[in-house]
Amino acid sequence: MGVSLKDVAQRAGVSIKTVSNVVNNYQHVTPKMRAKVQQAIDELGYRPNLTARHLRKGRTGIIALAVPEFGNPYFAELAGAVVDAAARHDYTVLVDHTAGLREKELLVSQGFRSHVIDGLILSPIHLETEDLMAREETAPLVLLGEREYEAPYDHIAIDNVAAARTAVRHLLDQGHRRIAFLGSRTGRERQPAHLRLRGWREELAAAGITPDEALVVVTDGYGREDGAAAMAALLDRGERPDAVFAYNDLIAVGAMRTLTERGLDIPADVAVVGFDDIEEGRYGTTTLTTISPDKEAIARLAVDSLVERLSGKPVPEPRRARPGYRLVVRESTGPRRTGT
Amino acid sequence: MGVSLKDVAQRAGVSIKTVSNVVNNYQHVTPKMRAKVQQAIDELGYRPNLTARHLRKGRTGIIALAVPEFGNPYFAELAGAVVDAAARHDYTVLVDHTAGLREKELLVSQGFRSHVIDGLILSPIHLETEDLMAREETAPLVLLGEREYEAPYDHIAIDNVAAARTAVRHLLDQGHRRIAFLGSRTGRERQPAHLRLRGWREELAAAGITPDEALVVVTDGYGREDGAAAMAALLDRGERPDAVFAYNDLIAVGAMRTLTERGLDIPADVAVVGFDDIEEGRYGTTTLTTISPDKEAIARLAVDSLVERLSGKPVPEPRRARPGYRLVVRESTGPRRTGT
DNA sequence: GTGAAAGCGCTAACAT
DNA sequence: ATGTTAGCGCTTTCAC
Repeated sequence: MGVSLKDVAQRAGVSIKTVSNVVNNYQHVTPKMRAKVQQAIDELGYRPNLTARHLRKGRTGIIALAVPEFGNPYFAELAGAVVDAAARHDYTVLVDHTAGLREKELLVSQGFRSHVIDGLILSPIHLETEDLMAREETAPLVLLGEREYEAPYDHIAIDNVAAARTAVRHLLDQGHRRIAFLGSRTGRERQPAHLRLRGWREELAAAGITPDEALVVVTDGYGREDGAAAMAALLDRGERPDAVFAYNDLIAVGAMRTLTERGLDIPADVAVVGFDDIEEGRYGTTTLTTISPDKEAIARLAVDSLVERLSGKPVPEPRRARPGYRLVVRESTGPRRTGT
Repeated sequence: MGVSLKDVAQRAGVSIKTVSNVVNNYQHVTPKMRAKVQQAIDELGYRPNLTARHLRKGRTGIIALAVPEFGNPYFAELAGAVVDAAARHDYTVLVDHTAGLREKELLVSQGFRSHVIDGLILSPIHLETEDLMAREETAPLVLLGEREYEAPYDHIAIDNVAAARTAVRHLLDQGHRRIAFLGSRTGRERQPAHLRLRGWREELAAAGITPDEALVVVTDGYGREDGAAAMAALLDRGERPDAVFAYNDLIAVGAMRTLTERGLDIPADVAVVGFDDIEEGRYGTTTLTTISPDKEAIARLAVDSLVERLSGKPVPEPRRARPGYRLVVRESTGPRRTGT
């Protein structure tokens, strides 16, 4: 197949070790020697075999990122940021998706393909603390996202409760009182959308409003269609909120579609706030007010944490990093802007 | 570190080869032996080291997919399909993005990290035939997308000219005559958006309309903001098309945003057709008519081609596969306003 | 400063 | 049907 160290050594008339030294930029090589070897390398078009190197060193230079769905732009955008962050540490990213299936999440966390990857960044939806505690795989794992765990792993997530409260606060400030929450999901044990729902409850309560559970809509998933269906279900059962806080932007987009179909004006009749700040929300007929997590920071923190553990340095405590976020106000809650 | 074949062999009191036989499902192993070995495997939690296997067999079971941007939902959705298609062949996908940079495309095609991957699926924007001809890397390469090459590589792409003509035909059928094209890009040598633009020209000509080059707008990129800017530029220079055919859905979405801001109604004032059928287009206030390439087919054909070449079977000719597509008519197109 | 040789975990001949 | 051994390409002692 390819050109090996041995071939280069033969060509240059030196030992393998010397070539290796040159390739790895070892300090103590005479310039003359280095030049000779480099010439042989160039002539033969030698490139180191990473597989062999990895076998020898026990690491692959690949980290895995597992997210629920690429179809969700939030994760797509996040994946891009992770790839870039990893590249800065000379790591390659292997991207996987779990389809939001607990089975798949388990498989991935248990070390599916573990010999190919040095570490894993996982954004779980259904995984429970027990699953994590039962994990036998030794490759470092960094968790991403809203779920909270009592397991000893690094966890990178914005303060979801506070962020949700910020969103609801904004709605309250605009004078809205009947604020619905779209995208609750009843998991077997806990609710994945737990924290954002809690933020909704807390902020309403803080404003002296009793959270109306009739305004909480459970969805099957976190996509546009789920948002559209949820909004339709809410309206169909006779509830007419004056504002909607959606679990994420996709649900918000779906909800807006339903509102438009029903002839309701956004934000005059119903204001909408999303979560994620996907680019899509900046371009609709009505642009979307949303919570914007700092995706670059999330990606960077996740990769940095992983790389640090990979470096072998003893990292004492599982760390909980809290990247920033901000409320981005757009047309779906503000004064509507039309060309007329 | 991990548990090796040797450890299992020792534990089970057999030779390494026997364990290897069990792991690889070799036929001639007595059930008794198999059970004994399997038990040792389970007890020790043995999992084969893929790196070592690769070093030995010369393949990794990993293929790379390089697309311009994850931020473009078309590629994100496609990536998901590729991951699934690859999984059916027991291949893992390593996803990379080129940021639409020629440098990065070159790097990837030249075998960046090539020792880790068995083959590559690349969706180039700027790469030229010469670049491909100069490629020294031997790992199989499958090309995706609109660009056409004279290089000896498999190429999977829908018939872009025909698809574009279908889109323009649709607009013509609705009575539109001043049809703009958004998203042309002047590459140094060829135009990436060449084929779709050609479809636009051909179909107009076939309808007896002289293509008005003043209605062709060059963009910097292929994103929403580029579409918004292109539409604004067109209107600002006094051109008022009655329909727009966008290079892709993102540009279409951006264009629609600008139209809305200018108080123009879609489709009454200006009809819009996109290309890609990203899910986003199905949920806007005005849903988007678009060309829908069969992404599953594209992914499947690409992976199948690659896997076939990887299998070692002599595949005679570079194949040009033409997956299907269809026109999906939604709200952004309608009959031309007859009033005024 | 450079060379020789062992070994990472696995598979594929070859032996038994 | 099962065991023995060489070697994939590299890094890493340990000599020299």
